[in-house]
Amino acid sequence: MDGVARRESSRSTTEPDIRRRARNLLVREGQEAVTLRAIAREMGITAPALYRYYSSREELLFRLSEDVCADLSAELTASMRNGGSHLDKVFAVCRGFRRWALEHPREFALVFATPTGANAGEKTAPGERDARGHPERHDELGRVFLRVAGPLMAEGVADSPPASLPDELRAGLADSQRDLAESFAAEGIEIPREALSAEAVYLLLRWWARLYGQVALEVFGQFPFDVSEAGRLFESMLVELATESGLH
Amino acid sequence: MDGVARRESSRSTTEPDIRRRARNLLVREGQEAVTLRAIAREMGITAPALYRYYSSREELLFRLSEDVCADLSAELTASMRNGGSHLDKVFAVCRGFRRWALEHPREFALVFATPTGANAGEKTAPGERDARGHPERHDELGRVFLRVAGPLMAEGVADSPPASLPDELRAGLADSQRDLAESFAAEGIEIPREALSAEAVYLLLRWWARLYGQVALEVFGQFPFDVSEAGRLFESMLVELATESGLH
DNA sequence: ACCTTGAGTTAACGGCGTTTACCTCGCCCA
DNA sequence: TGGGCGAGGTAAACGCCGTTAACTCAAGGT
Repeated sequence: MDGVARRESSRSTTEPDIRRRARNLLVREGQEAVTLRAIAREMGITAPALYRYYSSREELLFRLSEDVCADLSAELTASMRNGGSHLDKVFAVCRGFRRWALEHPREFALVFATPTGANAGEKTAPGERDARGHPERHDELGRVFLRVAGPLMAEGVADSPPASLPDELRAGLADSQRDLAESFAAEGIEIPREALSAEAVYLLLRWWARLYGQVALEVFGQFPFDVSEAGRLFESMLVELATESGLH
Repeated sequence: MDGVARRESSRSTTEPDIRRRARNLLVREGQEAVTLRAIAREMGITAPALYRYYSSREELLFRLSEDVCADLSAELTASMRNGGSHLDKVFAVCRGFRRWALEHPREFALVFATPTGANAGEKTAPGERDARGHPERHDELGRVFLRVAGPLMAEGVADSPPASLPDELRAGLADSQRDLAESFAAEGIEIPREALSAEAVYLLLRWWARLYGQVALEVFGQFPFDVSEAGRLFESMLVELATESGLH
């Protein structure tokens, strides 16, 4: 409104402010309430001013989802800190992910259940191209998972059931093995070569699929009957997964 | 426009027409493109006329999601028809669900990944109250799953690993057992009483959690690295699940 | 002193959901 | 025969929305 008071607070303070307000709207009222006009209104500014910072609402939402990922990463990293064995850390990260998702369902929906890439149709995201979700978009979040997955793979591959990997898959997983090896290398995480077996990759995929799946199920309320027992069900899944992975 | 030509096509033909157009928009351009004005435009009608049929856009979307469920149910029922053993049918339904979801990502997102009930905030859905997803909203879809799950439970419980059910869960699953028993009774599906054990309920939950989870993962493109192998991964999950369920 | 630049403004366009008031048929009943 | 009436449509308007274009105006460098 004033214009003078605003001027001295330059880009470096205004831009985080925008994100903060946008984030609040997202948390309180969901993605579709994150409106340029609403943000501007809360800041005592007019909507077109926001175009000095973002080229479109879509880009703002994209940046917002990056912020969300960063926060989630920090939270997961923190939750991983105290825990003796590798398995403890893995469990901590999984539980942290579930807790965060249940506490922030709208952020979860934005980041993990917004049709993206091929399935979304239309053009690619503003940041880069965006074929798959993980590495481009989540980035440091991916790093967190890698950091916890590395030791898991190193340890877990030791005595996982040998028959667990169907033959057709072993060949197809080769690309993923290479991708994963590169990611580990890029993060400076050292993994013994034999730990990057197709079995280990398969293991990792199962962890993520079940973790994501159960959490999404819960967040979107798609459990059949009631499920006050969702928490215990989740714990049971973790134990199962650990057992199947040959972890103790 | 005319008003006379339209009159003779009464409610019984106009209303399905609305749904058809809405459905087309949903499929082609996604949920947010399902606009009262766009539908009206395609029908050569003005937007307020649609309020003779639905009290709000939200209600229209709700009805639409019911239609989607009905179609999915029909498709799954059909895919189940030819298949000898119970396991064959279960596999057929699971594969059918995955195929449908990948072919209709926007419908999937509307029905299975729209934050609903407690997590959505605000008021309840227009149809009824809507605490949990399955029975109220999906209804006949629930029936399809029940029909395929019944024999599975009857057969599968025979020799599932005895230690698979954590003790804390057995108690908590009692409510779900009762719910499930009622649902089976309501559908006229006869299930031996011992097949409705806590173990069997736990089994069922795991099937649904992994099926939903893996499909959602794929639809939303949240697989890490590439995953051209998603199909084989899915098959592998089915086999795993069947083995764990003691099915042959 | 002057000009550039960047953060913000106002005004406007078109699209959206929704409400209100109105019209206008076809139908049933006195 | 005619008059009410309700169902299905209309036009106009309100207040949102994203986005664009043309502007203001202070800060800062030359």
